[in-house]
Amino acid sequence: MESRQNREDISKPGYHHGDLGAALVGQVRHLIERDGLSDFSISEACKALGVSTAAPYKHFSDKHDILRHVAKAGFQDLTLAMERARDSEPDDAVRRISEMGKSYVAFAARSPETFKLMFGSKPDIKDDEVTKETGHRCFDVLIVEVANHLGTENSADAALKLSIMLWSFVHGVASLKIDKDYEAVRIEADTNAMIAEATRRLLATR
Amino acid sequence: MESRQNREDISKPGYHHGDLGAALVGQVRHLIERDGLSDFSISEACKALGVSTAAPYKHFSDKHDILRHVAKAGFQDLTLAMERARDSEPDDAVRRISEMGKSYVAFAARSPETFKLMFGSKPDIKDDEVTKETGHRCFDVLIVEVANHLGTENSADAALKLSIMLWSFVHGVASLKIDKDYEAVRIEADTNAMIAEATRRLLATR
DNA sequence: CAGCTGAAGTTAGTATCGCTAACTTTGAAT
DNA sequence: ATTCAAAGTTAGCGATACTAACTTCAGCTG
Repeated sequence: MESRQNREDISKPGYHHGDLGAALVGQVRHLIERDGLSDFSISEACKALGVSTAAPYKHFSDKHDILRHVAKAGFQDLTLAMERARDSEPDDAVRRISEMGKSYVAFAARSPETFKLMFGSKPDIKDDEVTKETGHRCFDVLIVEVANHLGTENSADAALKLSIMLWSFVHGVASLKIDKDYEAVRIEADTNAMIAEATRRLLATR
Repeated sequence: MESRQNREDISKPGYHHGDLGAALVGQVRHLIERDGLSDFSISEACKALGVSTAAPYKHFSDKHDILRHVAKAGFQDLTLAMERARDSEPDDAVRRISEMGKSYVAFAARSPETFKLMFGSKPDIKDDEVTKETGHRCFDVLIVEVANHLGTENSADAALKLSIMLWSFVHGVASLKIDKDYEAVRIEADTNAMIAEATRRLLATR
């Protein structure tokens, strides 16, 4: 049996935390969303976890390293959400793509600061093998569906180009939405309807 | 004659700076682009201007206030660039819109950190009358062209919806480009070609 | 032209934060 | 039972945003 506790438990009693690394990533993710990517501090995360401000450096090289792990978790969540969206709409490829777009924006709306961290930070935040691979998988999900929709007579290059366009559009919607830029111009945008419409137009076979 | 210098000159000699407010905004804008929105410091801007770190607070309430002014200048530049793009293509409305999109992305590529500041910060960064008005003018330039293209038989609502879509797309391209997210998925995107193509598709009258 | 005043500087100091160094505790392997 | 490395701790450094209290100086006024 374990002499301490299950290494996953209520985690309070002793000198050692149990799994401070994972706990920190979770707490930082929470604080990022609460205070903003530029205003949160790891000191506060330490306070919340009842640990000294020097403790994190036994698990991570620096603040950036922690954020790298938060970004990784974010990419995993996003990819999962995209795959679920794809699977939820078995009949029509255009609608599948549309739903994937909506779930991309939904993720951004749910975790805006994590989203900004993932896509808006310097490239070294994505400098992790698992992260890169997850990112590629996420984008591939889209390409496959677009190629699927175009049919075999079209080149893979066409599918790639359309995928980039769709991604760009959906990413713009997500960004403008979470940064309240639509509101800044006094617009209320029905993003789901927009995505459905734009997907149709961009994928239209004239 | 002026007892000091022309209040716009080489600006070194005396106790008083000349126009520290404007100089700071310019220097901060430069440092933001050099070091990144999250890494620059106003202390360094002070050093560069040969002034104590307390001096800025005679002109601005806090760091955020300086950034607000940088954002304002950015919006003015962007709006100017958009208007120039519109005027450069007198014949075809679709091409005019296309060119405006390209100049939006070109601005982002030229001043990525300023662009992030303008659109990616909390709304209070745009909390300035001139900024808001400039922003509206910038978006109106687009709406007018879209309405122009659609013709009078179409509702203004259709023009608005299409404008939002076009903006969203172009904003996504700009964001993904300056954050090197295309490269992260091993894509080299010809953004100008993409914009032309997507503009055509989104504006297509089926 | 002497003197006053207020705007725009200064120095000095505080609190917070990221991070390091050197020491301590503790669980687990030998 | 002893040892030892992992994972904590305290103490302290340097940078930063910002404040308070003092100083300089340009321009107005009697």
